[in-house]
Amino acid sequence: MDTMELAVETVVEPKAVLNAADEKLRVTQDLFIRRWGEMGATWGINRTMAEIHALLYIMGQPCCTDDVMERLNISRGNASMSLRGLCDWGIIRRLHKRGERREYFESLTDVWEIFSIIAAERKRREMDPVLETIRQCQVMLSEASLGKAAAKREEVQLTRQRLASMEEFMEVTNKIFQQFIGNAKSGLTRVVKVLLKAF
Amino acid sequence: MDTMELAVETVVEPKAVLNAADEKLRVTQDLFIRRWGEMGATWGINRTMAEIHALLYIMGQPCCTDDVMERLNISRGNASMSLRGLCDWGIIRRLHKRGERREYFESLTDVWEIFSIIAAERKRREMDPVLETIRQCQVMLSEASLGKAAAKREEVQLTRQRLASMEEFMEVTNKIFQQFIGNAKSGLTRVVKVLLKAF
DNA sequence: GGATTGTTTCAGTAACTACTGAAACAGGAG
DNA sequence: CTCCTGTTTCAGTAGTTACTGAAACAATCC
Repeated sequence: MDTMELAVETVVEPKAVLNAADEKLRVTQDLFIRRWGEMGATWGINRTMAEIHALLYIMGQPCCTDDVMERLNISRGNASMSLRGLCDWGIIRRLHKRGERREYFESLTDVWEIFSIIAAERKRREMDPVLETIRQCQVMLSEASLGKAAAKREEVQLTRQRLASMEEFMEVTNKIFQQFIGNAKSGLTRVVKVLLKAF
Repeated sequence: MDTMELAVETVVEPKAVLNAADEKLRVTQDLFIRRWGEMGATWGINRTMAEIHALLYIMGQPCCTDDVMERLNISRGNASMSLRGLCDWGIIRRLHKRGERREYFESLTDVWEIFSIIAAERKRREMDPVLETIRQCQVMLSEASLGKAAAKREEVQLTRQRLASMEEFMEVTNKIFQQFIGNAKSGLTRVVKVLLKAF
């Protein structure tokens, strides 16, 4: 115990410095991972999945299930399910190493690509159905459905108007998403430059 | 029972037509409200709060707590808490009617305004802290913190690079949000027009 | 003052989501 | 075939969030 403390305090050889650096690197990664997990949780991806992704992203090198379990202190079952989930999303990839039995996983490296995948999926899952429903509502309040007299009532007209505003909004937002999705990689930076120049 | 059925099937006076239209209007509103609630749930606002907001938006007229309770079949406590929550967000408003005891609530009517409020809040709550953390991570891996030799190691350099990509991404996204927030109301449509023309 | 009408709070509970650990499964290697 | 190494599934449970109903509170009227 004493000897260890002594070593830490007095030996200032390169090796000790590097070990200290390794420690700091690990702490930094943990900080990043934790915050990323918290953000994920408020974004519909659950905390653990987000943390695993953050881990793979920040490590930059393939990890196996046990690496993930150990680093994040989670069970084998949880790790397995979450890794599969991330593969399904398409933001990490399975990786077979030649001559190795166990499977490795690695994150996509291009941040723009990662987020464009997520954006596409969320648009599909969450925005498209709403847009669909609004259109359906408009049909239900149309002349064809209600008859001329009823459709002309102020109450109905106003409701249709409100639905229309919402529809317009969703359509515009959808287009922004589409830009986001379609121009991933380098292209998006251009989108923003255009945007910023215009105002 | 028989008489009622008879009435519905045979009386085709204006009044009956209007009642049928009322019914359809109600069904349409309910559809919209339900879908909106589902979307809210995946967006961090809970289902009930989103439903209440949808109700007030689509009704277009002030409702009191009892109206909300009755229409959505929720308890008084829930209605009270959720309405307060929506007021805190700022997307609905309390409304005192002269000479009336009870309080009414109405939704903002401008969709752009509604979403710009939500966007601003989410940016503040979810994106800003992440950006903050990434910057903190960069500091922790800087030369000043690690020493020159350690900071030069490939592993550290690569980590810093990955953090930098993420930081750039978040900054750009932040700017898009800022445009969204700053140009709410009529302005946003212009943003999109510019965006679409540029591609 | 008490009665009336409406609002807020909150303890208890229902409903749901995420996680564990163990068992079942898969596919080489000997 | 059995043994070994690694993966997937899943029943049970811990932890979390949302909701209710009742009680406390507030404001106005008589």
